[in-house]
Amino acid sequence: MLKHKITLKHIAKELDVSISTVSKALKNSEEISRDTKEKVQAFAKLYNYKPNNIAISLKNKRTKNIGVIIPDIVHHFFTTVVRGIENHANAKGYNVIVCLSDESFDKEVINMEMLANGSIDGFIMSLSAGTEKKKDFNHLKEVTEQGIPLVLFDRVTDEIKCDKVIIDDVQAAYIATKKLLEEGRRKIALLTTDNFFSVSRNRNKGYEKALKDFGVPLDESLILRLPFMDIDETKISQFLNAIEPDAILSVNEIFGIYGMRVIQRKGLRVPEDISIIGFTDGLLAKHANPSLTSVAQHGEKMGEVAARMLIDRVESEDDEVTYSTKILEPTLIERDSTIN
Amino acid sequence: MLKHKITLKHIAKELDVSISTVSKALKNSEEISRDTKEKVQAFAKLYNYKPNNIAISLKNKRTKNIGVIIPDIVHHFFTTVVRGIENHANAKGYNVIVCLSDESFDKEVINMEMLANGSIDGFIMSLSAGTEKKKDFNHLKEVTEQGIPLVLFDRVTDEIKCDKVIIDDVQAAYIATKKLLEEGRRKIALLTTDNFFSVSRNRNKGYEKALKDFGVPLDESLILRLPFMDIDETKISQFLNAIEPDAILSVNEIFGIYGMRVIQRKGLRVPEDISIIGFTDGLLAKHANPSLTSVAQHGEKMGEVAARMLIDRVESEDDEVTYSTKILEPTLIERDSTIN
DNA sequence: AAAAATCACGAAAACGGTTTCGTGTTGATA
DNA sequence: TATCAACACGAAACCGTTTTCGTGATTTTT
Repeated sequence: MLKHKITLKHIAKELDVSISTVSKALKNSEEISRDTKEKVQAFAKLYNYKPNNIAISLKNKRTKNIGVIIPDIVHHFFTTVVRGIENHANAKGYNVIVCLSDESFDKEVINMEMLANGSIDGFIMSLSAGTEKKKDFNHLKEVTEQGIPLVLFDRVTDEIKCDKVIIDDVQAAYIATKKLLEEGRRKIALLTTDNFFSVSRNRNKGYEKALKDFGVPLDESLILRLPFMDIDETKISQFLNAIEPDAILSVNEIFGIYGMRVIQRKGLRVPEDISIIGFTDGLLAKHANPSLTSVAQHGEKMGEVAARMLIDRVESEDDEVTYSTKILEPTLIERDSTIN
Repeated sequence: MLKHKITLKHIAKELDVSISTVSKALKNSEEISRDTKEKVQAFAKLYNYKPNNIAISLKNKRTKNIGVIIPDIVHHFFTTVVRGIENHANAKGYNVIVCLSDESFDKEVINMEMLANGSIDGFIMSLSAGTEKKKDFNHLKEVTEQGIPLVLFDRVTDEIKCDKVIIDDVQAAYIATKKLLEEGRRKIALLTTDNFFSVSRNRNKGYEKALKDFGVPLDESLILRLPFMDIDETKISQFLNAIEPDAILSVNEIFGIYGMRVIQRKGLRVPEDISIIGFTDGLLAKHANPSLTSVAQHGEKMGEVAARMLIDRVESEDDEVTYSTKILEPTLIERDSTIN
């Protein structure tokens, strides 16, 4: 009952020709006579012959697989990026191997090594928290030195020379802060994460820059830095109760949602009393009550761009050594947690 | 600068031994003398030799890759399943190739065919809406007839003989409905999707069964069937305004959230006036206001179980023809949209 | 000292393709 | 009729491993 996969060898034996003839016939080679070609092709179709991908990969030294390593998959932003990557990769005939680093340096290294030994033609990845903290990028260096193309997105590092795609996080925080300032807000709390994330640092910069441009002095006591894992709502609550801001900028979605809750429990109204803006335009922001004004990071677009950059490099003959960094423009999605 | 990947052949030439000797030495074969083994192993370590996965795959006819085809990745449930699969697969040394069918029959077929030609050792998948609608499962049949192991999860079909893992959707809807009935609710609206989904049919069954057990007559006008794509809030609004239920059971998370919104806009209180229960215990449910009581589908667990079933089958010598269906118990997560 | 056993290694086939380079057969040309 | 293309196909190498089998050299046994 078990139909065994048919190979060139089987066809060759059955039709009493050589393997080379079969191979050429299936590729419609000029070398082969019409008769033989038709015979072979008919037979192949009948038995539903499909070449073995592994054999082809071994021969071509090309797998048509791209490796994607992300910190977490249960996360709206990364999920949209994967979708973008898939879209473009599939259209180009590539498969996507997804690995999760789980924010761990070790897992990131293990996954890279697993894939680097021939399984994939190139990597697309976003650094794990562990890696950003440890600042150890040797695994990336090794991979690029082996000539395996690498595209970093969102959580990137200057230490590695490769293609990158990011959003302009400084600008993103800038436009968000500016929006709040233009509403007349002056006591803008910043809910951010530990500083080892490149994105957080940049967002903090944008926040400071906007304040400066509006002549509002930077008040460090308005900034709350939280570990980005296991979020602690009580800390946010204490902080907000203590400083009594008139606006909140959160570097992610979840802190923003928690902030909104805390505010509402205090009996204050959003956005009448306090405006709130978050990052990452995900489901929570869209369905919060009131819906949360957010900075969209265009994850799907980012994934598409990353995939395009990677595949272009994989398929380009000459290995240029000029890498580029594509910077996507952030967009402010205005909803009901700010005043229009 | 570009360090080319080192192969057995290189080592053999450099050390002036044969390829076979190198291969055996690296595997610590008894056949090889201590001297030679040490020499080879030292050299291999020095040049960081790692065997080529593709070559090994070709030889072993085992790729250590598993193919996962899901309808959508920007979806909390599927995302948790993928995480569960990854966890177990990685622990077992397998990589996960994720493909998105995008709810389309055609894409599902294309993806399966791409992967079926040697790229993977087995499939884990959940049927696309298109496939469930079309009821065409030939691509699955072909794959299983070729002897490629297949595990179906959540959206499954009786047409295909293979391993499956699902939650007991009848039971899930039953306990949810029972909870509402026990609160004294009698006019329970059911927000569901088109009937072609196996899960929806089962959830509807559970709803009806609970009503029957409590002696509440089934009222078809309390059931709203919506296309599960592009959700239409106004339809939900009209429906709820028309029937004025005292409770809502939604077969997914999003309908539940929309229902809550509609209710709240009418000035009714949740759960005092109307109780609501949803399916899929995702972020929205957890962060809704009030938080939404939900039936947890245990996606991560489901992924783990599916991966375990698949890998067990891949690695088992004898190809038994007895398939099993694992049924996971649903859990009701009681939150603030119902009365405790 | 001859026979047997052990040791340490290499040759070669195999996995399933692609591709280069012959080569025997035809038909056309001189 | 001898020469030469063109034609249609096959042999073999190759991609990077693993693994079986064979073999020359040494050591052990009788």
